[in-house]
Amino acid sequence: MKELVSRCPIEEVMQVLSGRWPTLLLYYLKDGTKRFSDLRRDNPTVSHKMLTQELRKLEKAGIVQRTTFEGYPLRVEYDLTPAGLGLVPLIDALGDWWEETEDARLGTGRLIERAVQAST
Amino acid sequence: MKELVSRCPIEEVMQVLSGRWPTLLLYYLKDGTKRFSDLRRDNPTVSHKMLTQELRKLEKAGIVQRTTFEGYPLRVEYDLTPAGLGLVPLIDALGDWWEETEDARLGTGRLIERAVQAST
DNA sequence: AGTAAATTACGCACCTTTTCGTAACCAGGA
DNA sequence: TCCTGGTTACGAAAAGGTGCGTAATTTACT
Repeated sequence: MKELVSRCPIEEVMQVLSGRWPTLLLYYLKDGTKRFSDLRRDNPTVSHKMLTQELRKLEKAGIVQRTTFEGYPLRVEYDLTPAGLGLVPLIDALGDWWEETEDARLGTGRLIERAVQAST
Repeated sequence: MKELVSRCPIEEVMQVLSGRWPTLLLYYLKDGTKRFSDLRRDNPTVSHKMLTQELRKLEKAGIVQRTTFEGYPLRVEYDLTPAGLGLVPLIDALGDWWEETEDARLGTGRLIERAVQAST
């Protein structure tokens, strides 16, 4: 999803939040400052390439704050920005919706044969 | 994003909503019933294949209702399920958040050099 | 004292996997 | 034969994983 096909804000947010990692990172970061290596430990299946790439995407979007410290070994800290913090409850709401509607979504509806009508 | 790495509902929703089309389709469908060809017209950049694929994904997730009518020419209608309708305001909220926080996200924060401290 | 190794957060190149568009084909009744 | 909605095969392009290189300092060993 490189380019946008509409100029609506929703497509823009989704461009940033799409994929496996953005929301997961949001969740690890909402508990406070994390270093790069912390995030890798938290989720052992991210490759370092993906992790840097996604963190930079979130940073560019203003959701994540990246702070580097001089000295060695290198140290870089990641936090949510205030805006990023405000995003958390919205993502939570999506998760809640998913759980709450599980029965409705996967319930009887799937099994019922849809009305088959003659087109007039 | 074929497989899930966590069992959290958020990753599950994002698996369904990720990408360019799911939220766009949600938006075209929230105005009421649409046929396959309507949706293609609404968004001329979706390929035939992508459209069916995404619609089926949404159908499987219980967000979209697919109804076929017998008679010719063939007719298939797509609607949001009640659950799908409930999703719309949540996506709206994301879009609003994106717009509202634009200044905060892209504002001065980006330009400020971060604190650079000597590691003790 | 002097050398070697480890440390952290990456960037880069290479290669595999996944995704997506194109295009052709299908069904089945008017 | 045309229409709509859909499937399939193929190939190109994009996404993503692996491993190597690197910085400058500390620690570890001899």
